[in-house]
Amino acid sequence: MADATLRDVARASGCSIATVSRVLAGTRPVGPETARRVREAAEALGYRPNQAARALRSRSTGTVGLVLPQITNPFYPALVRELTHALHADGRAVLLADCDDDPAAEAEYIDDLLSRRVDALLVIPADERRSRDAVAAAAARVPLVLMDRGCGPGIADSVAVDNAAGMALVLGHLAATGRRRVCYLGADGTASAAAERRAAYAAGAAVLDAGAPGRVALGDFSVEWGRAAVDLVWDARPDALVCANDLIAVGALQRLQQRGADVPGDVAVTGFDDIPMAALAAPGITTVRQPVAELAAEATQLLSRRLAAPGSEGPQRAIRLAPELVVRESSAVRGGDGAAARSTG
Amino acid sequence: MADATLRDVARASGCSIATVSRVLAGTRPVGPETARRVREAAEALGYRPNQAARALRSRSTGTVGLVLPQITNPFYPALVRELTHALHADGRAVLLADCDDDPAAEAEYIDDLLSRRVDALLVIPADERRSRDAVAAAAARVPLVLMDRGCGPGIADSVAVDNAAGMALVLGHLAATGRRRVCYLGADGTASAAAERRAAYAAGAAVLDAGAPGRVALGDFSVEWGRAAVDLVWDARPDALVCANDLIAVGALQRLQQRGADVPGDVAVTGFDDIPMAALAAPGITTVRQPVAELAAEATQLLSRRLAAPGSEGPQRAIRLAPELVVRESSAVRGGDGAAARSTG
DNA sequence: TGCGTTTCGGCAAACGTTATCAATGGCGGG
DNA sequence: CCCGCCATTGATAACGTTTGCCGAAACGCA
Repeated sequence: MADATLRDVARASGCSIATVSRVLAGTRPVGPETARRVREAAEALGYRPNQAARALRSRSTGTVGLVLPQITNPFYPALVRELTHALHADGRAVLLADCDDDPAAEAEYIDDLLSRRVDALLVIPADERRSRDAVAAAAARVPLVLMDRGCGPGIADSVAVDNAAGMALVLGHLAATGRRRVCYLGADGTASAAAERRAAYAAGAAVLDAGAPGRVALGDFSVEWGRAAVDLVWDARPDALVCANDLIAVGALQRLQQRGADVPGDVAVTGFDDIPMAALAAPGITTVRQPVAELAAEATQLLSRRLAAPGSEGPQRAIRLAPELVVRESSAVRGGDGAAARSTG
Repeated sequence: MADATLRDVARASGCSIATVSRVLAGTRPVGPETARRVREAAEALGYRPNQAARALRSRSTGTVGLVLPQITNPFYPALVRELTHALHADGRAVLLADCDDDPAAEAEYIDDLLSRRVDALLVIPADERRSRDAVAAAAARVPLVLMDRGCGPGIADSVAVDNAAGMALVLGHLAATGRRRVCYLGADGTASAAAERRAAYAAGAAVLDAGAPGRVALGDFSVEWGRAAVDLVWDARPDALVCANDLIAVGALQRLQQRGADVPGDVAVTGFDDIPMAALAAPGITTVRQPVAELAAEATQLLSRRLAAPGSEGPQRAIRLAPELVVRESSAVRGGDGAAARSTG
């Protein structure tokens, strides 16, 4: 049995296609009796509007493309979850593309999504520089919101956590709990998260410990780098390691424990993002929690606004949301009981 | 500048819409000179076919719906990654729906995806029983492949890991390394993964330790349950805890360490799935690695086959792939050096 | 009763593509 | 030299929806 169409419903309810369409879409008032008949017929036939036809006619697919660099990066699943929920709540569906950290693949996916006539795009760019052209071209065609990482200035609306504020929280916490010899295990990419956290650390560390700047080691956002980086700063005898994200922190923690260092007794460790693993490490890792649900809400709101306006009206917006410090055992006060301040499922 | 259409390309190349369509789709031979002109014009105008129109006309959207219970479950991101890559390689796009473990939401999403005219569905059912109706109804309309968890017999094609084989690998390994008092920390749901692993453990444990069956504690697939479950089987003085998945194993490991037990010295711990966290726990958790890429490949192949055939031809297939045992420190031989057999990024 | 105004319903034209059918021209076989 | 066939190409009808426009009926008011 083929799908029921407006035609079928019209025939069954004894009125015209146009009327059926109006009843179901509610675009224009329709007589109560007719409306009832139409609704009954639609129900009886199990009518489901054909979104392809609707898209063709109304030039809107009700679909948003979500392009991300690596779904296996443990920070993204939570973000994807919130984004899909927020978009579905708006009646939109999500086309997912994972570009495997490859800007070329990313460009291809963006192209494909555009050809599929997505109403808008949410992009977490794979590379600050090399993603730029494709993203800019796409932004010229549909509303586009950059998330998490930037992509050069003036490209599109963007939503991200306030990395500087987060880093300040960490440094403040460490200073308040008596840590004095802080080192930074960061990432050296041009990605905005890497750059901003790096800069914020530099700024904050100067204040914290003006005379003796903590050592800084830069690599990438991985557990392996976290392990390796510990050795690079070891000679500085740090009493705290500030890591640019939780993966680095996990690696650092492992290496510290291998070396027989006591965490947090000898050295505190902090991360960034609050991925699930941060809560589950032993000791739990103090970190900066990104307001994932709020980030998603802001992003979808931004999209809705652009979609509501006819042209790409209004100035570009760069939204930064304040993160929250989550204190766990890895930065407990020396001699303290080390109980988790909070724990996450 | 609006998107170029076939009309525009036709006008620019001085031939008819039909010819342009034929050149670009390659459906029928076309003169070499005309073809060249058409291709040049298309290139010059930046023509991209409108997939909505194509879908309307050809009754195929080139789109596959992927419905999963919880993207934040750390086992799924890797699967999603492989699935999207495999499908994109086939020229299909992926509509993602995360139903948050709620069968009602799942049914709604499936409905929405069908109304969006997905060519096929990939579903990881949220609940063995309560997902059944919606899945069966969907399977009657489009090719549908169940993944990871079953959904009652005879509903649709399915692809999953061979849970029994995996559990047998674990039990064999534990037996070979001298573990004698094994306990099972499992999940009691009707989900096939839970049921099959439970059954396989029961079968294997009977052989392993006929006289004194290991204790069994059943809860859900969570870290919290893993922590709690340890206390329930503690009195049995186990020298090995077989966990139904890695999350349980992580929780168990934490609780064991809290209790001061030496892992693997006093008690071995094993998991299932090989999520990233299993490799990163300290000690690394011995587990059963699901062949994620192969699962994805089989699933997409199954879909392609169904999509190629006109009706839903051919018998239903239930594919089970053999998993691989990954031995890490958590089950090292007592007195052994405890080095990881392998480690994962 | 006549007329402006509202309300409701239908007709038909798009949207951009694919697929069917007919028309054109060239060419070889009879 | 004519007929018919193949190779190309063009015109055109769908696909299922939304929507502008128009007619008809109903209603309010003087």
